[in-house]
Amino acid sequence: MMINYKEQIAKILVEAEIGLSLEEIKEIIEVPSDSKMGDYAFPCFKLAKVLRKAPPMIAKDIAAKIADNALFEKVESVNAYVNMFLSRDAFMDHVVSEIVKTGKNYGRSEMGKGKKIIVEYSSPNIAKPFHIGHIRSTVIGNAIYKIYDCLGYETIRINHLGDYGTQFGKMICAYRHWGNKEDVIKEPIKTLLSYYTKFHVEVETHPELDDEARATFTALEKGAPEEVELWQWFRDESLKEFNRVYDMLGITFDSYAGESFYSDKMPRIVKELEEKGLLHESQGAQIVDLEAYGMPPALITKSDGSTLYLTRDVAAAVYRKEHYNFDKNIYVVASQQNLHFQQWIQVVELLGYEWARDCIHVPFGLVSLEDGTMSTRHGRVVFLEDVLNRAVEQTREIIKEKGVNTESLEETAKAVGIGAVVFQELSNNRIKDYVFSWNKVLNFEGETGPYVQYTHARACSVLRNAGEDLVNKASQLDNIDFSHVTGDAAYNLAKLMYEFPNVIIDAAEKYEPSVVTRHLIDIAQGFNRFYHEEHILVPDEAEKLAKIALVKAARDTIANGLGLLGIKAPEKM
RNA sequence: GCGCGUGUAGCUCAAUGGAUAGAGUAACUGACUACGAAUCAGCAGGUUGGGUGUUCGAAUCGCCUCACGCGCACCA
Repeated sequence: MMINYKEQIAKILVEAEIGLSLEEIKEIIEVPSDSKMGDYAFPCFKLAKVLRKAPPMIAKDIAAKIADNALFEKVESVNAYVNMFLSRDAFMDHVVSEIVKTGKNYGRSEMGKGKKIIVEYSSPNIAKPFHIGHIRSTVIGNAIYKIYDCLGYETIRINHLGDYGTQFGKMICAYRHWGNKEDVIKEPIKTLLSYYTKFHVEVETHPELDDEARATFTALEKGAPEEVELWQWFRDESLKEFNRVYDMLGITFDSYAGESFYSDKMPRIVKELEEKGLLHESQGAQIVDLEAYGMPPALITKSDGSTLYLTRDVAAAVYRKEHYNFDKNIYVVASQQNLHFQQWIQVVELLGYEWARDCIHVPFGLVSLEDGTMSTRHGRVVFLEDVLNRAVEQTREIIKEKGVNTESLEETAKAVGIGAVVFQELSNNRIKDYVFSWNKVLNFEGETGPYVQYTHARACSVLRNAGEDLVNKASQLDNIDFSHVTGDAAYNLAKLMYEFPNVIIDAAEKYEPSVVTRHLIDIAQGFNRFYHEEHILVPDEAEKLAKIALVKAARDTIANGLGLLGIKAPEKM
């Protein structure tokens, strides 16, 4: 088990009788902004009131009390801060050994054991193209799944396909008016999309088309054979195309139960709402009044009696609780739907289900194009598959130019090209909007996926050059003298790797994969700095072994981190 | 109009209420006769949109205000 240094320091401070509890002290201990000031710091401002003494005096006293503890190399007080420097030899020995021992499992934990978590993500609308906007939910959701999985949670991945609603009435109508079977078979989604677009043009001059579409959807909902057959066909063809992209991204799901799956589970909810006296009639529709919660009413059924999106989400949540008995039910869905989620989760709470707040909306910002918001309807879209293909193509060219890894060119080009796109997507806080840019997505220098993958490949290369025997010897950890790797660069790298497991937990609590992404960049930077500052494969064997152990630890940590993001870590690139 | 969100270096973004607000990128400079230059180092770049309050201490919390984005009843 890795030592919890913060906890150790807190215990030392408790023993020093500074007048605070262990928990209080742990809250206050921090990592200084600049590592020159120490590894850990204890600001004494809060103690000033209790002790009625100037903070710098308190800091000085505390520093004197704990300075001779073996954990520290040095303790000094700077103004109101007690700055603590860990003993480097012991730290390097402990941390690097621990990582080398756990290897591919470094960062894993059992904290989620016995808990079940649902992640709903991707959820594209069928018969519509999978465009660059869909990458967000898909890739963020996948990373959140992997992060929770890594923490020992049992996970269920759901692709809540948008496979229902009046839009399919429109689609079927459009197909009947202008459709051609052969065209659809040849290029399903692009063809269906063109029909859909045409529908929206035609409806401007023929408003009766809307009524026809509504009637068609009602027929579909009632199970009319011809409508159902067409719908099923559109659905199958769309999934085939989506799966091509999921394969490229290495993403799979446990369930594709989409909106249509819940169509027969809604009457029960409507009835339950009615029985609990929550349903009111308003302008012909059935609503749940949410004014007391500062929200507009939740529409449960339309005036024609058919149901809505919101009703389906309530039904889906109830179904999932009964079917999976989740501890957390996470929805990775665009921030545009914030209000929608607040509304339906409130409705679930009003139904009296105490698990309502275990349903968590994880929102993310909007992707737009340089010439405006993406619009499938107006044909203003960038296809995700095209983006991935271009990234792979560019990577292929770069690899050929460098000539480092020609034996598995295709595989590597895919890993790096697609990795670049995914990494880019996961590097900012998910709530931020952004404008899609080819330049940015095809840039492989600086804080990018290829940079981290390159660092990994470089570490692999060093280990290859070291030779299998020495790497094995280092992995045994027998009598390795870690005093050879206590330089600033090596020490800084080890500190970053030490934080890795905490970073994963932090990312899980915040539902924020970018926390992992950012930390991976830091580790890669730390490694590259070390690489440049120190010669690794030196003649002296003792020194060489310690350095090989450090490199191996870095290699494994980076590989594990990339794995959490759903990105491959090739050994050569 | 109301609600939610965002605003930090030229650009893209970081920063558990703590020390001198950090990276990348673009511009410029330097390092491949050490293990991979998709790398590293240096230089420069800031009134954290504006105002005000709380606090020993605010990019961070409260209030006001401005700009932008999203949402606000029969689409999802």
